[in-house]
Formats: sequence, C-alpha cells, structure tokens
Amino acid sequence: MTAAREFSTTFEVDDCDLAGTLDSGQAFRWQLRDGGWEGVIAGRWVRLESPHGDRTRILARTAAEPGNWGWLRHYLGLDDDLVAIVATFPPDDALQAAVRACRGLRLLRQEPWECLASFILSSTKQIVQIRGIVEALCRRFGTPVTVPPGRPPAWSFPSAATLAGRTEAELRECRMGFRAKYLLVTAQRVAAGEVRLAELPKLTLPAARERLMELPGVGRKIADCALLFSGGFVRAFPVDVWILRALRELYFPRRRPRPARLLAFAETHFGPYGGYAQQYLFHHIRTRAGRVRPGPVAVNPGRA
DNA sequence: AGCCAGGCAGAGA
DNA sequence: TCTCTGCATGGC
Repeated sequence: MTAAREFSTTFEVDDCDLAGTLDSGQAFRWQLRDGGWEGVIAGRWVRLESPHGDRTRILARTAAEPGNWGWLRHYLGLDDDLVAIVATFPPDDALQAAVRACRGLRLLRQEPWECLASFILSSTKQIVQIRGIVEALCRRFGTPVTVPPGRPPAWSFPSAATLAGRTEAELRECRMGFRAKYLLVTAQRVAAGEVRLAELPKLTLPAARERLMELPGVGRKIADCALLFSGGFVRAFPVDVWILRALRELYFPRRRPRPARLLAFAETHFGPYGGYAQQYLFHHIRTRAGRVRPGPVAVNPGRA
C-alpha cells in the first residue's frame, strides 16, 4: 500500500440524496460514519458527504490519486437529468408520491461483477443480511485498500478470478448458505470469459438479460438488478416481493393478476426509465412510516 | 417460536 | 407452461 494521502473535490449537482442513493438496496457496502458515507469503488476508498446538508453539492474524498473524478460522477449517475427522467413517468398518484418522497435518489453505475455477485447473494435475504455477507466476503477474500489515516480498514470486492479459485466450503464460511454454489460457478464462468459483463451494455436489454440468466443463481429478477444498477439499463424493472405486492395494491386492487401479467404491465407502463420508477417505488414503500410487510407471494415467472 | 427475507432451480402435473 | 417445494441463515 502506498502512503495514505487524501484527495478531495466538490461536485455541483441539481439535486442528490446521498442517503437515498447509497442506502436504498442498490449497493450493499456503503456505511454512514461521522455524517459521511464511506465505501469502496473499484478498489478505491471513497467518502461522500453533503456539506451542511446542501443537496446541490457533494464533497468527495479519496485516499488515492483520483484522476479527473469522472469515474465517480459516472458511479453516482450525476449526469442523469432527474427532471427530464421524472417527466417521462405516467401520472399515477402512487408513483408521483414516490417521486416526491425520493427526490434526488439516483441510480448507480456499479462495477458489474460486484453488483452481479452481490445480487446472487441477495435471494431470500434481508438487505441487512446481504450487507453482512458481502462484508464478510470482502474481508476474507478481498484485498486491503488504502484508507486515510485514522480510518478503519477497507477491502476491495474480490474479483471473479479470486472467488473462482476458492471452494464452495470456503465461500460458505461467509454464511451465504446455498448461494455459495451459485456464486462459485458464476465466478468461474465469468473469470473464464464465458460471459463478458463489460460488454453487456452493448446489447439490447432482452439480449443482455438472456446472457445473464444463463448463469446459475441468476433469474429474471437478479439479472434485472445487475443490468439496472451496474449496466445502465435504466428501463430494467426488477420485480421482487415488495414491488409485486405494491403493483397489485396500486394498480390491480380488485384483481389478482399473476406475476407474469404484472411483469408485462410494468415493462410498458413505466416507460423508458422504468428502472428509476421501480427504485422510487421500492424505496418509498420500504421507508414510509407504518410500512406494511409484504405477505407471502410467489415470484417465479419462469426462465423463458 | 414462527414467519419471512430485493429468488432460483428442479420436479411433477 | 404452470405450480409447488427445498434451500441456509438469521432478523424481527
């Protein structure tokens, strides 16, 4: 590790809600410390804060040479025009309420492998548990990254090649249960170049989704999460139990449409930025006061 | 103590 | 094609 220094810059933005963006179930590694969000992006330690709560500015710090900071702008989706995006939404009361509640929430452009691997670990896990598993995985198999003096240690997310060389039993030590086999085999296939994650954005959404769903442990929902949160496929609309229940209550209160029907509805109804609409709905229903827990619902529209 | 979690895969109908 | 079930683990 190089000697720790500190580099900083300030981004001017229309509106950015760091907490909503970094803590809404898109990414699992950001931690709030002393009023700022600390995480690791592509092996770089990063700290982000809104000075004096000013949502039009983001103060960013790193511990390694940051170059022109373009990578961080990209990661945070700072070039997304939220006003224009929201203007494409249908005028539904429920969605508009979510938009008002989630102002400044942006979709991230995460590293493809970290995002895919994290969501493979997400199935039937609560977000707090996913965080724990990912943290354990990084501590055990990641490499230490340079942090500023006085900061707790941080690790990179282990590469596909690194994980491909471990055993299922070793991965299970991170308490990921049956997901270990999925993660291991997927890591091996990605490391072997069988699926080139960096190339997916060149494909259409259906084609990219199809590629990801060839991987074990990756169904429609996890594929859509990976494409939405790392591939920039802002139309992808992941349907989990929360969204499924919300769609039923909000749009089909008297009927009982099957998941496949709701998926088809969501694909067209929310338009070209459906992924943004989805994340606003998801964050809103999970954070509003007196929220209702989702009941038992089957989510299994099949793979083809 | 149960029920359920940002699901998926395999089996049987 | 649709439905049902097992899967590991741990919060609440």
